[in-house]
Amino acid sequence: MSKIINIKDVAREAGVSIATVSRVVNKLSTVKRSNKIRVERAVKKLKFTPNVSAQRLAAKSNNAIGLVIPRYSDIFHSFYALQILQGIGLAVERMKLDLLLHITDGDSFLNTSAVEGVIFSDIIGNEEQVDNVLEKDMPCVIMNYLTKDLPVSCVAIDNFNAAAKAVQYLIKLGHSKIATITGELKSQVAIDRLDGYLKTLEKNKIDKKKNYIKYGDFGRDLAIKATKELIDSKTPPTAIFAASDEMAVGAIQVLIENGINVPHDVSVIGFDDNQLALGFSPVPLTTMRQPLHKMAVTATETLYNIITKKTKGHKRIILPAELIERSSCQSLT
Amino acid sequence: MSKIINIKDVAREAGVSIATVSRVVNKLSTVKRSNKIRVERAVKKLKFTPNVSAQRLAAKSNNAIGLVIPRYSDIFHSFYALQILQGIGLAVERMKLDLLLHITDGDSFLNTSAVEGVIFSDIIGNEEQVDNVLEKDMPCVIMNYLTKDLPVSCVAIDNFNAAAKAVQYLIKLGHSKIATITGELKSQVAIDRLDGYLKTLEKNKIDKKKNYIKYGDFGRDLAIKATKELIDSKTPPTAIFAASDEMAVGAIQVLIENGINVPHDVSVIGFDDNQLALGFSPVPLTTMRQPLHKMAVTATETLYNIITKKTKGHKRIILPAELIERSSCQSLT
DNA sequence: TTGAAAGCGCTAACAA
DNA sequence: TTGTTAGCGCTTTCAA
Repeated sequence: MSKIINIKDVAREAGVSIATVSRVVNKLSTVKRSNKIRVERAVKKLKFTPNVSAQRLAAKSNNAIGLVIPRYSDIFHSFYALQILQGIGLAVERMKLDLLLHITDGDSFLNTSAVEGVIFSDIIGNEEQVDNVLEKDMPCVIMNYLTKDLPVSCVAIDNFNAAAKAVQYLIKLGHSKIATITGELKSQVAIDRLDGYLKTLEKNKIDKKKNYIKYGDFGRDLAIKATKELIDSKTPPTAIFAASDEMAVGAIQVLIENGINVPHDVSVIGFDDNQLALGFSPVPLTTMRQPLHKMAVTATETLYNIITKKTKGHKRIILPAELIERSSCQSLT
Repeated sequence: MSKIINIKDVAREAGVSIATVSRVVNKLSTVKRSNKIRVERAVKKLKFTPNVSAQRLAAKSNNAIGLVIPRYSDIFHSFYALQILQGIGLAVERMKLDLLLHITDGDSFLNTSAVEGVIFSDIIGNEEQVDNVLEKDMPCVIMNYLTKDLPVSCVAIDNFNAAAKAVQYLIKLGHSKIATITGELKSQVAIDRLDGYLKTLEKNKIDKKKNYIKYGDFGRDLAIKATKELIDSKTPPTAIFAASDEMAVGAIQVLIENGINVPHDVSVIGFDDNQLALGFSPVPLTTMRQPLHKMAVTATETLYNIITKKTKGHKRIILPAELIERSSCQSLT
């Protein structure tokens, strides 16, 4: 690494003090124009980049945030993780923050002294780490999980209302024989979606039939099995609300294989607007789009506001999902 | 952030000097057992975590590496990016390195003073940044791109031989009417795979038919179009080598829709072993598995060796892909 | 085996 | 508007 040039070198080259160089570098306006230009020229000439460690140490602020991601491997979370990553990556760049990524099974901890705050892309498997961060009074926001008990900021999708909206849409189309394939019910997300389904049927005085509720895990396999069962039942549903697009696509494939037309015979609505799954759908999928990108950006901004003290206490932000009408649903004729 | 305790606090608590605390923290063996224990107890009691910025500044090494990822959104790269991320995330954890993530369109630069080396997950769109890093003599490794002209380490998949192996496999099954659907030929990856296909036909003295070469872009849409053309030609192929699993799955779907049995009538082999696409395949897909995870780990280790001077100069590491036989290929009967 | 002390490169009072 | 200087928290000589 040739010769690392530092602020002194620049000061010498520009013929000013290091304080002036520091001021120019940090864009403090109290520098005479001519000096500013001299410094800038020297910086360019010497290719000076400030040593962040020194900056952080001196300024007692390190301008970096951490992102903790569980090491998932399943498809649903692949899409999720990627969207989150892109959103946060973008936000972080705009805010001139460094992003320290920590992918973990919950066994290892993020180096908290290297960051000013941390975002948990999910709480699952990281409860201990969240406690750890909270204990240090370190700014923190949790994504996609609404804690009741922890004094911490959260940003999440409104899964309950989104599911309700999806089911209401099906009802509006004239359906009443509406089945659902749930997500992994260990996750709050899946519970909320099932809840939205249930409450909406109730609200519309539609009988909740036990065998219209099939338990899935966001993935295709269980969805395929569930759909087969649905088809084989005495009173097959005319509409299916799947808690993920992947499951919706799986369901549609089974339906079609069995000579059942989508949406003519059965309407199917998904959840996520998962580009990864969408492409494989034989019929353009109607779905509830999650504002994943927005959630990521919001989380980053929220964290930033906490760090910079613009926000006191903690916030819970709930983002609405949006109905994307394509052609896998149709009114009952 | 309550009261941040530092090395002095620990020294006072343990009744030793800060130098001794530092030694214990850094596991230097020149500390008397009893003192070591006292320090460790103090560290635990006060929940001391060293300030990384200070460590880095003092030790002139920051124990962090950067990862630059282009902001892709297409599916092929989603899978790719995720695998890379997981692999590097794991490796980095094992090596006790911090990972600074920088997602970019090529417009913004990674903060190089915060890291000791950088990995480029792909060179596309980041040529300028690579130059920048190289200019500073900063350790660097590029993934999945073999530069001829840059003095830099690379880790890549052996796309040429992998493609050759795939085609050879088809030939061994008795096929000679073998078509290919290429990837986006702007990428070296796609070119190498096409090349492997071509050279293998040549080697086996099989005529290369122009209309057996269909130009795709790794994505489904073009693959679907290509497959339709293939079906409609006067002499439809009996086997298709697709440069990505996504395209292979698209091809199989078209084939089946047209009443063509896979693998009975037409064999299809993919590339990637992309879990995201595999699930949607009507027939378990035979494919060339890329050791993406291994590539990521290797890249990290290679970078680490350069940083720690274990490796001089630059290396080019080429990883073999592996044939995964499932049931989308069958011998010609 | 230990401690004192000199930096690491920078920021931010403070004084000029 | 500028420069001087005292740290930031740690590592690492050097001497004891």
